[in-house]
Amino acid sequence: MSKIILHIDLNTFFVRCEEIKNPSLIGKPVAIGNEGRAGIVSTCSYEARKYGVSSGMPMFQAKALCKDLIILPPDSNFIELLSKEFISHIRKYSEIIEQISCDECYVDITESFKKYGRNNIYWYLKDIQNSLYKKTKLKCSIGVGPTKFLAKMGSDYKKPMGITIIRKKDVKKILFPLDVNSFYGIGKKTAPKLYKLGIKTIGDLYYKIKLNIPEVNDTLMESKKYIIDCLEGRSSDVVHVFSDEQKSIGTTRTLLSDSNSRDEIRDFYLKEVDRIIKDMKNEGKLTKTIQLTLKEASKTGDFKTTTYSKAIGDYTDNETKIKEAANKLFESSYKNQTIRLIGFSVKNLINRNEAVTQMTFDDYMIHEKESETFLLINELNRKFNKDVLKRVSDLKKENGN
DNA sequence: TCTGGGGTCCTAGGACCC
DNA sequence: TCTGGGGTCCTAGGACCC
Repeated sequence: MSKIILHIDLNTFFVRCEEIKNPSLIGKPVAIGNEGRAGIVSTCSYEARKYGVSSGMPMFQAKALCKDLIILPPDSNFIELLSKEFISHIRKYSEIIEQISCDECYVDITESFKKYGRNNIYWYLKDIQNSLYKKTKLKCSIGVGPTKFLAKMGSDYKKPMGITIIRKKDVKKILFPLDVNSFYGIGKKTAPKLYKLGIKTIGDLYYKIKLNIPEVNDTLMESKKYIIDCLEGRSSDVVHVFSDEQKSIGTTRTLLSDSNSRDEIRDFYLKEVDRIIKDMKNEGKLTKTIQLTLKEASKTGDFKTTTYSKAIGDYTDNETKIKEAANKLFESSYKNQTIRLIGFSVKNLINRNEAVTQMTFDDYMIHEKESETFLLINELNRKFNKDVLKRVSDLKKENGN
């Protein structure tokens, strides 16, 4: 018995957040993103898309395409707020939700749809869509299928406010005609290679893999089986309720201008280090590995990015220790190149409360110094010591010395 | 003047341990 | 003199997604 998996995707979510705050923006070309030297379009309204503006496009290009473009920075607080409302609304329909990002999630409605007691799933989904809109003014597209992959492809198929059902038997009709680059997992590196092999559509991809052509095998390597499984409806249908723990926290920032001043770059970097350590502490995490990212400036536009990582011993959130390691890593990695962007991240994270036994004694002491547990233990120790001393002196008395 | 910033997952070689 | 093989960690790089 196959499951019923949904993928729900909020349409132009960041733009929608602005429209909700300020309805006069509705119907106008709006792009969300920063206008700085390296700003790009994060997302844009459908009106802006009519001019050729698209996500990922440099802001200067977007402005050139649409001179009336309204550019707004993302309002992260409001985005977070609405994202929470989105998820809590969906939770009314099923508790089995896997949040993928602020604006999309997978939902397993196999059981809850049974309870709904009607046969036509379309109306059930329409109800989710309409009620979400009524409650939050957010628009979404919903994809439905027996696997997460098919649901995801479905939500992408029709926007905005689309509902697309892709059962195994619908794959040929719905997905096969699509461009191969719309296959979730095939991006801008692999797609051109496939085009060269005469593979234009997802259907081409399926049949050429089945024909076992050596060139296709070489290009796709181990992904072949995964692709076939996806298209034959055998890929994962497990919606992970307990979203896996975060694996890394990091940042990368473009310098105000390209620089080869060691001091200037270091200062910029150490500020990022501070911020990430703070974020990490707020999240209650400890790290074991730090990473430095350097992007070299380039006149031709093919920026070279290099990462340097370093294990720093035991899991820790000790600021001094991490900062020292971060500084050391910078000094050993930076070779006076001209730098465009620099980043810092902490990886190999674990939760502090799960980690007490894995912390070194020093870390533990630093962390516990002000905590109630520490004070309590101290108090007990004092009492214990007093008791011990008393017992010792009693014994001495008993033995006559 | 001009191409972000947050992530995840996978691979692969070398070191090291048993 | 012969020179294994499994497991794990560390590090770097790459592809992809939103």
